[in-house]
Amino acid sequence: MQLSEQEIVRRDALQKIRDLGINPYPAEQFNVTAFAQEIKENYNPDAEEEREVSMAGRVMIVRGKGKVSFAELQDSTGRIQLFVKRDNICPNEDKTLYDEVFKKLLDIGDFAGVKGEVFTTKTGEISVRVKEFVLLSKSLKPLPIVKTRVNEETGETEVYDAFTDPELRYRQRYVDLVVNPQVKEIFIKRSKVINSMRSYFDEQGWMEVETPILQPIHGGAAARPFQTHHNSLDMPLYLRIANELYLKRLIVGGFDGVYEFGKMFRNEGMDRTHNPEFTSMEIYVAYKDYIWMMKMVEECIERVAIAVTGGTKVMVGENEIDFKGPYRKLSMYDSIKEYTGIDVSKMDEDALRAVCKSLHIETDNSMGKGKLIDEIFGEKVEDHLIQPTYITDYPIEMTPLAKKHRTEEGLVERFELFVNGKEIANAYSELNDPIDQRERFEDQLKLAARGDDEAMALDEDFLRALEYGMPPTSGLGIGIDRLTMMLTNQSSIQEVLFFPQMKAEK
RNA sequence: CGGUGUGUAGCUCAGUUGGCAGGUAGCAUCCGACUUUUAAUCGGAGGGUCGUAGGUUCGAGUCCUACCACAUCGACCA
Repeated sequence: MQLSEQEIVRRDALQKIRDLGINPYPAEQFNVTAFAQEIKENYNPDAEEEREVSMAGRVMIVRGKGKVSFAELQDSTGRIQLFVKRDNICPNEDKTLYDEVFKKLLDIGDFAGVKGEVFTTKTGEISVRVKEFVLLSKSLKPLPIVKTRVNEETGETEVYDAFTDPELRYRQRYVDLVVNPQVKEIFIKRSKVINSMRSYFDEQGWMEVETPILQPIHGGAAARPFQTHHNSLDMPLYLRIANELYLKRLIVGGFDGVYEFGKMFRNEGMDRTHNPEFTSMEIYVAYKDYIWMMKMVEECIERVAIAVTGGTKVMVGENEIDFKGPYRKLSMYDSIKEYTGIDVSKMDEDALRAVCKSLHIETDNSMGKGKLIDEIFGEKVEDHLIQPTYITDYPIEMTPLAKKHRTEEGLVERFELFVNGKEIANAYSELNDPIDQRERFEDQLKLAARGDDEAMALDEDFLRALEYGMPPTSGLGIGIDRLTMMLTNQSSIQEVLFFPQMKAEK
């Protein structure tokens, strides 16, 4: 391994620390009683006694190298300044800890534990007057040093030497998280998205479940799967592209409401909105329909938005989105009529193909009626749906798992929620008629025969479950990554995944 | 898969019509000074196979070709 100059320096320092009889990687726990952010928030300048604190983190900056130094310690909550005076940490004759360990052998990025009192310096910065200093873990690689300064004229924080190269940031996310606090914030918000949604569901009495990731038949969605092989069973298995069919089996089994947060895997293109593995939340509630589900989604999303951002209004790109319900509802046919002026509701396949041509939308022979309508919608309508909007009542051909519409011939009871021109939720009144479901699967097989390589496979065991009887049920899927992108105003999925998929490092 | 762009020190970046790679690089590093600093400062020093491999040329960071990685816009794809 080729070491850089700075890495050699740090390894030398490591050895010198050992030579001084100090363990650079001590085993004992270090008792932490305070955190940077909380210390600053709770500081009382009028208190009679200074607060004693014990804290730990990375040393990120050291200023001054005389007999007094100022350092910044970064813990999980932020940074706080340390006031390190030689005579404070070395009260006796032996000044080795300050002169050698602190001044010469300590590097940026090292973990240290400190004990001392909270006070304010002459310049007014809340700091810790260090009395005890202990090295907790030596860092052997130099971190990128990001410096910030508050511009006194504008009041804005200026960042110098930012660590911004996306490749380095994604490949070495641990470094990104250390030096870019705003990155950490995104992931904290992601966690809040999931937790607030989970607690909402739990309050309704629905149960979180887990279903197989390795599936013998990849059902529940239209997508190309990853295939693997089980050695002792000697059979192919697929990484799930959806968990829908398993969750419905659980409704058959008698649960009133089941939900799962989980990774899905699709062997398809990657771009700023697609990662090969992504997180979805699916929920199924018995005895409900898609109209009920719209209310539930509004309530849920509004609550998530408040939990994550503190309010219902969120800036997404240049648009201010208000997640407060109720949301606008528009049928798919009406939406196409509104944005193209064309009524496609009574058209057959040939007429639809002609419409596509007139709108300059490319088509091919594998596209059925449903797919053609979907193309028109995707090209002409989707981008206009900025504020949360339910698009309802989809053509039956596109949706083999949804129940036929209660009044409209040729449609199913389905809605998708669009925000800022992007779909973030998809829901149905679930198809529970086993004979109808079998016919729909068979229609999918016909589409597959026409060359639609993402048509759904027929799942006999799922049909058997439906034949035992499934109550009327409404189901919903939400793409957690995309919802998080919106609520954190990120345009790339890689910014909301800790470890986005990348090519192998060379 | 295609178009466009980027790749120079640990990090962030200059680098002209091809002429010794930055004594105008900054941070970081090393040596020294400094007992209230905050992008700390001051004095000195070191650090590079210019993404990789070829080619053109007396001479390539710079021009050409291929490849690799990333970004971006399309295609495909939820």
